Amino acid sequence: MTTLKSLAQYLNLSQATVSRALNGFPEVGDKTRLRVLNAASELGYQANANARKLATGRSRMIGIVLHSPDELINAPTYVEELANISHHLGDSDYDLLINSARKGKALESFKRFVSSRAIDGVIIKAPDVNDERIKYLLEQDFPFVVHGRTDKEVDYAYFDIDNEGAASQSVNLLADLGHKRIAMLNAPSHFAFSAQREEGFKNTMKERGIDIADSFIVNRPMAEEEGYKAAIEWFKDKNSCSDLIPTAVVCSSVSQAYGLYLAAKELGIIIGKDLSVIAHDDVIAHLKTENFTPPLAVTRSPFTDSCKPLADTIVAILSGVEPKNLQTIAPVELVVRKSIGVAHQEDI
Amino acid sequence: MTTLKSLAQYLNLSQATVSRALNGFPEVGDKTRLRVLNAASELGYQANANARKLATGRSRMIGIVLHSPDELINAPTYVEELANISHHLGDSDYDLLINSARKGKALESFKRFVSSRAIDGVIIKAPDVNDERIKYLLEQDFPFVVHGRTDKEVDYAYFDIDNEGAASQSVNLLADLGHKRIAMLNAPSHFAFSAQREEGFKNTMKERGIDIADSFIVNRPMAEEEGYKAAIEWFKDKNSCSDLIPTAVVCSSVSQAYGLYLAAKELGIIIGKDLSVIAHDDVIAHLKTENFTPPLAVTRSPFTDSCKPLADTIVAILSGVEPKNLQTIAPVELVVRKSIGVAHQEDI
DNA sequence: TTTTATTTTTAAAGCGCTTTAAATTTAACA
DNA sequence: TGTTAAATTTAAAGCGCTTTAAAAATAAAA
Repeated sequence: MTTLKSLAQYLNLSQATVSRALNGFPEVGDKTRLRVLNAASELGYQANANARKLATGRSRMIGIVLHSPDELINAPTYVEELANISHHLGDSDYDLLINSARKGKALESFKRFVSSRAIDGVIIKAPDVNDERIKYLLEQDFPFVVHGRTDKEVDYAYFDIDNEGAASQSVNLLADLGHKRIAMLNAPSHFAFSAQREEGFKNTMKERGIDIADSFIVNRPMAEEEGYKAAIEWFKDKNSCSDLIPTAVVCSSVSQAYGLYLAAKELGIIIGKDLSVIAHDDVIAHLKTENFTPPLAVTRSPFTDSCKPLADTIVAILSGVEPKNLQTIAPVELVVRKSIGVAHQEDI
Repeated sequence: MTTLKSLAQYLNLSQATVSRALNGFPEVGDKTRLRVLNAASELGYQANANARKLATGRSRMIGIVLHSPDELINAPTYVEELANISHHLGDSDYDLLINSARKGKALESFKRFVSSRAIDGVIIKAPDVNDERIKYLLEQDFPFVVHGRTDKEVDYAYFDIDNEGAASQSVNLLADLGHKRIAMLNAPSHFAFSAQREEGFKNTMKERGIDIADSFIVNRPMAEEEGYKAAIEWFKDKNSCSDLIPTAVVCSSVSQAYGLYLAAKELGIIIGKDLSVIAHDDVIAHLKTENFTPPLAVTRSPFTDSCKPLADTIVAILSGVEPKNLQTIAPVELVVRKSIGVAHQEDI
């Protein structure tokens, strides 16, 4: 094991000089630097990361917390994101350290994760409306960036999409087509983005003068089965022509919409005609909305678009930029496809 | 910032005693331990991970290398896996450190990753037939476990599935149904698992006395588009009744099979009747083979089944178990579904 | 009570690097 | 050539913890 010390001895130089030469400090003579570099590669010297971390007080690692596996229903979205984030961090010489929330004691393990100084900063995903982790980070003055945000106006750095706008655009589109019985198949309500979408939904419905039946807003995990179940619930009496049967549904995720498609097929409901469906699409590789039958209308904002901004943001914070100046809200694109149609009076 | 030193001063004890008390060493008096524990939580003491890492020489982190994002076509498979591995490692107090391969210099960055001593062990995925990383690790005597294996007989620890058997079972099933023109839509040939599957395929075809046309074995990335393109290639002259048009295809991945389905639909080929399809299924959450139309026959071995074994294996190695004694080959289950039918002479 | 064995605590070294402050060498100028 | 300034190099401290070897305190045995 070649250490700095042994390398220095070998070169008859002090550790200080060798360290500086290796790290590109300017005050090292050219010949000396060359000698050092050569000897280093000759002896296969590789600095001990842990020693460096201790000495510098920085670990060059960014943390990210994953929910416990059983909550990872929505997981596939993550992979590419993790890989991308890790890749972008790599560009600034940071690695990504994954911490798995321990079931039940997620917060506790998060706190340990943060305050062990193993990481220089942390990326928080899918915050809750009232996120304890964020409170803690703020309290500890620990560098972080959030993918999403807990509230409209906050002081920390975040990258979010225009959730309110997404819901709003969806409602407007449907209302323009004459729909009055518009339901929302939303994500669990503890998520901040879920609340934002619901707000956008409600506000716009109000603006358009449309009432919302109580049963029209449901909060469900973002999984196929859940979309299926919610649809069955809504359409179980589909021939009774009730006011409680939606003619259009705004879904929070493509998975839910897919479940809804399955249910519709089973029930003989024709999507795009009997029922209009629009979903928010994070654009994950393996569930392409354009390939749905019929193609699914969506509000679109690729998850992967967040990777570089998130990586860049946490790096910026660590190099001294004020978090308040690092807030981005990415727009959402409305993509109209065949799953949407005009509302018929006689239908359903 | 409470450090061990300040905590010791506060308690009028030596750092050694406090350290031992905190880490559960037996030689600490009961009253002393209690005092220490109380003071620690009172002052919110949290050991500095980097200092500990340096002092102990172990980092309690396991590394994993992701391919660069543009190679991550098959990515969604990973997420759940990462989360699960990370979770299982957590049970033994290890974290998971992700290193993103830098495009072009993957090997070099891998070597740095390993020899920086930032991690105690590493998990290698999808090895190549001739994997340079594994060579390096062996050379350096660095702890690792492989998901997959480079060859039938190796000395290192691995968790693999029976790839040969998977291909073999598929071929036997198709041959039993009278198929003679069986094609293989395999993964890129540099992957070890790809080679293993091809071997199983060829051997079994030979055993069954079936010839393989050159054009029947193709190697493509495991993506939808690639399955689509390969299918188009095979079936472009589907009405010419050539010997070069397969009646059955064994796919290496569900994504490829999905692309093949799309192509078949476009070309008016009825799967399960005109063409039999079977694929290997890693069982990823968002591409359920039972929901294909028709349901896709598969050889099945869930990716997520590998997580606990992989985590446990690397932990075992780090606690002294011989790698050679840590080799697992998981069986593959054959699931027959409607995408498979008997071969008709007149068809296609 | 003294001695010996046992339990508990401490002092100090060391993990391998960075970095400050001081020392040395080299270059520039008078 | 003697000074002063600038460029290089070094000695040494320190990052915050673990761990070895020695010391001190307590308990057991004589």
